Amino acid sequence: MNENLEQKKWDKAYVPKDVEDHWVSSWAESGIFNSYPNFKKESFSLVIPPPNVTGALHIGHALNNTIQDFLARAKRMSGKDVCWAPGTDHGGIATQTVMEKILKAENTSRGKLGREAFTNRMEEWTANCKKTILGQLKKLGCSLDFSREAFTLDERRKTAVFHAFKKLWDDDRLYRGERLVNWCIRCGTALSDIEVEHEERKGNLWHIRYQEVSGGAGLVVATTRPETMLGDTAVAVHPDDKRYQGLIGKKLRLPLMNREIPVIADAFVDSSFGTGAVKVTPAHDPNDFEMGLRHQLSRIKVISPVGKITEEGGVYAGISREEARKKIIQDLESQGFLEKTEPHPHAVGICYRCQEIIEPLLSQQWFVKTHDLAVGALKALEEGKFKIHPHSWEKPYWDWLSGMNDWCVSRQIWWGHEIPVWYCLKCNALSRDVSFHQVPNLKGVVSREKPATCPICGHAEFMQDPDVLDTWFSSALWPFSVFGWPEKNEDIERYYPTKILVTGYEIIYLWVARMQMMGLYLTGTVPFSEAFIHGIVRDKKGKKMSKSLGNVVDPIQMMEKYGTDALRFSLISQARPGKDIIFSEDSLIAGRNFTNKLWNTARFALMNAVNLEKLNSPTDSQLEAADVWILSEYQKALTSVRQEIDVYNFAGAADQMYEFLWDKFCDWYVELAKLRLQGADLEAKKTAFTVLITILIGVIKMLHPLMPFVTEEIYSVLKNWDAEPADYLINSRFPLAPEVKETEENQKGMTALIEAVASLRSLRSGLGISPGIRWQSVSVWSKQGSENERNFLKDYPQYLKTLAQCDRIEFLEAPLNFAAAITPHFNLYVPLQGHDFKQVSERLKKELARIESDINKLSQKLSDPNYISKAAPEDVSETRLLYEAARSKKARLEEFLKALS
RNA sequence: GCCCAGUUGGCGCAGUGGUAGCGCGUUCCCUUGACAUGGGAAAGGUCAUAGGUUCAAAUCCUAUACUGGGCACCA
Repeated sequence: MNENLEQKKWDKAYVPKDVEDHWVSSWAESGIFNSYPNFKKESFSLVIPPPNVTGALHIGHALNNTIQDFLARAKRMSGKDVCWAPGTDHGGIATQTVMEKILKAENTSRGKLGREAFTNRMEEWTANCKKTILGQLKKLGCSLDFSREAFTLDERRKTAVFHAFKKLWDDDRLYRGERLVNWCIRCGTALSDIEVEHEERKGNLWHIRYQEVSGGAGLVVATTRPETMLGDTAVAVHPDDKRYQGLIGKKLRLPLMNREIPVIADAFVDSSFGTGAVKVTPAHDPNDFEMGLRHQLSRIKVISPVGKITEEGGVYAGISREEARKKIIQDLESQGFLEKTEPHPHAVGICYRCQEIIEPLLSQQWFVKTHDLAVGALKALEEGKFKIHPHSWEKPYWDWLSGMNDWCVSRQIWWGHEIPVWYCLKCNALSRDVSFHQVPNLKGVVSREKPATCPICGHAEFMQDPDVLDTWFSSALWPFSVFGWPEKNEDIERYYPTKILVTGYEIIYLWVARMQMMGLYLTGTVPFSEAFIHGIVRDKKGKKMSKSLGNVVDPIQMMEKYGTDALRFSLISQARPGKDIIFSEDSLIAGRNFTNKLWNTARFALMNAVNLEKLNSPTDSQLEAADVWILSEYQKALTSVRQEIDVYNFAGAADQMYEFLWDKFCDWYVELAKLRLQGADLEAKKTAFTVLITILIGVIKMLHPLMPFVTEEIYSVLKNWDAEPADYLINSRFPLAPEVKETEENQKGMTALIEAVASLRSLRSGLGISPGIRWQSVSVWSKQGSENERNFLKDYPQYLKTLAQCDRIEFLEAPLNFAAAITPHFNLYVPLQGHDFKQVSERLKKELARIESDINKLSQKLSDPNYISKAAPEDVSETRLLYEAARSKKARLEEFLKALS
């Protein structure tokens, strides 16, 4: 056994644990992932989608980062100046919500702690999460430049956020105003439109009669939210609705409240829905709000930010919106106003973080004017400066940007970037206990620190805006804030704009679109020219993974069970552009097996290593058929892998690598190389080993982006043989295709050999002959036109002997009257005495049936004059060849069957 | 409601006009020194349905069904 093997204690099976731990720390210590601007190379930079600091990484993160690492390593090995910047996101509402749950379990709350103590607690806790997450990224093998670690809420990023805010303010693209916002009662904050999800819920359509003040019958309105009637200020009907013509302009008496409200005509109303009459509550419904503006209706707020009925709600004041609904229906019924109740499933808005039903509420909030920013982003897409893979996401992206509303960026939470606006208490006549979100027209000063004096009145008492910015505001700056923007530094110059963003489709609008808008606005360029959108990882049944369903998969557990490389392989080989991944543990088995196969290939190479001073490439005359064949296959594999990577088809690249290593290199080449490696001819042994080790080293480099650990481990032993040894694989070069020209004769010979071997193996199995028993001899007769193939077998009889396990090969001048195995080029005869031919003959009859149906199809095709005249000539001649081959095979099969019977 | 994607052997997926492939699983044979996380053999699909274009369709077109997703929501 080779001494390398002994030193390394190469187990028969690859054991990932120790190997991975070793390389994780070795890579970290060596600093090989760090990037230093190198203007001589082409830059390739990307920024990590920063995970939220809410806990640990899930399998989706594993997918996202494996793809990025694959790219980063592959590009670095192709000579690019790669920078992959890491970091985490403070995560605003999401993170605060998690902390609030923790506090609740401790019997306290953020209210009890107060803002400062709460924020401190958050910082302490999120620091831990950050550590966990970064540790997990390292464990996953990510070649991130950890010296650049950033956090969306650290000092450098705070500077970026302030500058962005200031510029928006100076350019008059920010405003504070009263709007109907999406309010989450549980989170106690406003949300932007895209943070609201819609979900079908069971509900009712209640029909309520509103009588005329004059005593007339009035009309019946239909509503799904009866509790909002307390705030009704009108009833609307369609202007053309004949049923209600007489009522337009009349006054109705609002039941329970006794308020007089007008009947208005508005084209928004759909006459065919419900009763055709709509109650209008401008303070609690977006459409009603719009109607209220058109008809100058007053806005009566009847639901408070905590979800209770306000003082405006008369006798219902103080009770929750749910209770109010029950009570109001009871009262309407008992007072005879409720005409009908029908079941009516409808979509309700829910908070994307806590699933609580959204309440549209009026309040003072900060908005970014998005129209111009969106136009910029649309233009970039139109001009091809920004591309999305797969392309099919471009249309939804376009549509969303085209129709977006202003972006509500203020959040009534404590965890986030504080809004850098200060209000002079004197100028604004503010007191500190004011209900801030109801106060309009505040005059503010934008400043990072508390201003010394008020520029207007010179007063020195200020109150900072109590809100924080939407977490996506800082995320939108990420591709440049990571590099220190608004500083002008070398990193920005070199690595910005970034090349590609890899992310899932669930945040195309929340994040991708906003980065494009802000990037273009603030830096004048797209922040990344391409986005690669991958799918989400689902469970075995295709369900989204979620903690509440209990179907989440912990990537770390998977890594420990099967190895990190197996997980990476499994994820990548399923990452088809635009497709979700159905995850099951079975898929990791293939990855583990593949890792092991590679491991054992290397183990085999080491066991058969030849002591060589230097690894010279063998001369053409030293190479034999198998060498030329495998070098040529290797060349093809490298080319396809490169192509697949270039079009971001990572799964395709993984397929190609798998196929080459396993189905070509191991199954055929290694078996043939054994003849020389384990033979007596030292020169031949050297040649075979040279080819073997050259390709193996190339394969290891090719596979490194996919499976960094096992390849690095193997390389650490094999690199002595590498012509261009590197300290680590990431610093080596992605292999270049060897210059080998395989002759057509050689290619055909190998194909014929493989066919012959398969055919003999099939025969062996059909006869029930144990794989351990060798044939005494195989006699080969070649059909006409197969001289090349016959000569190939003659030149390399050892190939067929070793692969088909036979001791002697004879070449016949004429066919015998029975055959044993039939291939397109040969009849192969073996001694069949003492074997049960029945099974063989059954099998061959099946084969005959198959070939007859082939012949039918082919002859039908060839007898069609249209086909002959219209199809491509190469295709026709190809078909003719197939037809001839099939006929020949049929004839030979029939002969054999006749001899058997 | 509008839009997009998908529908291929038991499961997960390749395959964009010229005789249907892969992985996992299944059945049978085999522990001969790289690997049983292995080797060999085999079974298993009229490529959702109906039309159309074409000499030729899993592949292009149309419609339908189902699944998933995006957007917008009618109170």
